[in-house]
Amino acid sequence: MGRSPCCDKNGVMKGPWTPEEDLKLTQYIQMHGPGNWRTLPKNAGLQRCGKSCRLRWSNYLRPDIKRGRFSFEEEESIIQLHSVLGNKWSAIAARLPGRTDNEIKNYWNTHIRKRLLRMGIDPVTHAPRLDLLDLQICPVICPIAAAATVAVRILALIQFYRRLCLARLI
DNA sequence: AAAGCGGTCAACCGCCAATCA
DNA sequence: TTGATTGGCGGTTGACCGCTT
Repeated sequence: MGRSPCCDKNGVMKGPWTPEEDLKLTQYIQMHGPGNWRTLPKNAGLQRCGKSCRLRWSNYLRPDIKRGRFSFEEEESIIQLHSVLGNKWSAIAARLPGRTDNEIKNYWNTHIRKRLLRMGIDPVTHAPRLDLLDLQICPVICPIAAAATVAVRILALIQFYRRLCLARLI
């Protein structure tokens, strides 16, 4: 016998949450706290899996969640933390108040990862892809990055890229 | 005007570690 | 000690939207 499913699949709603469901979940948690996620849907009158409720609450409905675009400082923090922690999104989120692991993961995969690739930085190892970095490590254009160790070079490239962004050259 | 395409992001899935009985 | 249960995590999916052709 395998592990029992987290919820009875019959009669359990899936897909996007409705405003009514959001309201029910929010009101229930504000009154009782989450308690046991498995029993919460029944108690709150929701036809949802407990897992789905927990995800909806922690990723979207929690009152301390900061919505909207990531600032450049946040983006820089994510890059630096990712270079140390790797794909430990929850650990990264714990260091960015108001941001969820899901949000950071999405932002990484859709924005930062591609940006690093464009910069010639491997998004997994954070090491410069030297085969692609002829322009970036050119001593004339970026003398610090050209001379430094790998770690310092990454930081230098981030600073270099920041200046380019500020100058609207990218 | 509409079909195709790529980007975005909310939500789901499956796995694992911690906890409980 | 062990098997069941629960919560949490990272990876992936798919619906939606805007842009291009």
